[in-house]
Amino acid sequence: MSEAAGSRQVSDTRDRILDAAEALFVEHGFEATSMRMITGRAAANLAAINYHFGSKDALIQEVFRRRLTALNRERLAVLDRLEDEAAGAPLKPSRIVDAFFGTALDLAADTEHGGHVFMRLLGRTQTEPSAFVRKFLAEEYADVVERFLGAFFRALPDVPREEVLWRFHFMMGATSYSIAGTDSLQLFAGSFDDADPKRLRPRLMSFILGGLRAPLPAFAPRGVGAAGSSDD
Amino acid sequence: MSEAAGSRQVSDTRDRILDAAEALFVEHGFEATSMRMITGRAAANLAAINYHFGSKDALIQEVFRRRLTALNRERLAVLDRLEDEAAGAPLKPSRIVDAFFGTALDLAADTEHGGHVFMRLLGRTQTEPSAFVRKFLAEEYADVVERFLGAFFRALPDVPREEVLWRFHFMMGATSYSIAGTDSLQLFAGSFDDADPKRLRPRLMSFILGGLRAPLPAFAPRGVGAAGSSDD
DNA sequence: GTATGCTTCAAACGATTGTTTGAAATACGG
DNA sequence: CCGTATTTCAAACAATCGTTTGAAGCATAC
Repeated sequence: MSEAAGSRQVSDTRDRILDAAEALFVEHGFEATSMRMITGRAAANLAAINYHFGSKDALIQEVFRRRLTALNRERLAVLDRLEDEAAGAPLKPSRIVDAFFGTALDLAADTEHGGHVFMRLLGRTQTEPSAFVRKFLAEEYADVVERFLGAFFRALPDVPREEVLWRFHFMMGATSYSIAGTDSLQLFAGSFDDADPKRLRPRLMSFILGGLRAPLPAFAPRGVGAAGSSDD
Repeated sequence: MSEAAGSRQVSDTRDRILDAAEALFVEHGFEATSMRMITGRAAANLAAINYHFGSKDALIQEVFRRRLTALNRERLAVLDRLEDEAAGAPLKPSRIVDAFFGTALDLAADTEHGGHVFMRLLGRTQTEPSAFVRKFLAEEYADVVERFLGAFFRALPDVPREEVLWRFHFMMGATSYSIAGTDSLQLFAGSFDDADPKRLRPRLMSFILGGLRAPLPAFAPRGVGAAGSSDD
């Protein structure tokens, strides 16, 4: 269905470069990955990157774009479907969380088409400061974040928006870190033999849902807050 | 009390280089920060880095070491005090969480002595792949992580250790991300005017405690799990 | 005052960086 | 089969990288 449609073969070299760059960026980062390393791994000529993409920075953007737009499109599609089914009623927070982070975890569990590699790159880059990458990611995320924040606001009308914002932030942190760090920073040596991505999903979901539903911090105006004691 | 004790002045240049490097690493990352940028900002000669530290990699390690050992020492001191007070009884999980992440947040809130800058660097580097930095951090964290994991295991005897391990991982992710990303990746444009670090602490604590206390994921053997429904 | 050890300095080192060039090779439409 | 794009190639470009060098500066001790 995908490889038989070609009216023209859009340069196999281009895709090989993207795959090689993706993998090397995960291993060494952007700056530490040279164009010679990429073209070497892709079995392409050094000049091929500038020919196909224009510059190294443009290549970096394309590495993100080709997968991130697909991921965010799926996120929006799932959210659309949820809102259709709800027919105007506010969504359950757990459904919204699943639509946003579950899709990411599914992609992270895909080891066949390189989704795993990419998600590790994305998770790591989320906290990366490089100016133009930051700007690019912000643009790429803008629509999706706006939609999901709106859904959260409607689903949690009693929680101050600022609080929802922060908790969304925290959820992104836990997710990014667990995807990016699964086998990079081995702080807990020898204990992650059970790093099966299929098991990561329910584990992380329990955690971030627990965080989302936690009683509000003391200084905030009370609104939700199920459990009382903040001292155990 | 600190500047008057000097039996010998240990080269003011050395500290200026460390401060400059710390700040530049946060802004641009390790690879993208050149030695000329560092010495330029520190008002030092280019050769000063190799003279005082030996190499750029050694400088990077020293930037982490001088603050991280202090942080981890304080973490262990707080934990020691808690265990002394408990006199053999298991600690409250919230106390352990506070001993580990609260100390980090306090350092992140310190804008006077550069703790804020450093914690942003640390949070970002936690997911950084560079081989020797990873190895260095793993060694630097080994003792502290072992102690705190042991404390968690004793405090949560009914929770499978593997589950505790993962949730510690998730807590680190949420913390690192919220510290490093507060003003770097602005996914939620214009909404973080209230990025007061003093308010970050109770917010984050509520979240990660909620995650730690969340009901265990479905596949895991039941053990704790306060709230029942995993579907709202 | 002279000698000694630590620090700073300008200059240069070879290596590697991203990018450009112009010709050779290949594929495609007539 | 020819002519025209498209893609690949080896080679070189200037710029910047981390590091080294040897002399100059400077303090302290004899």
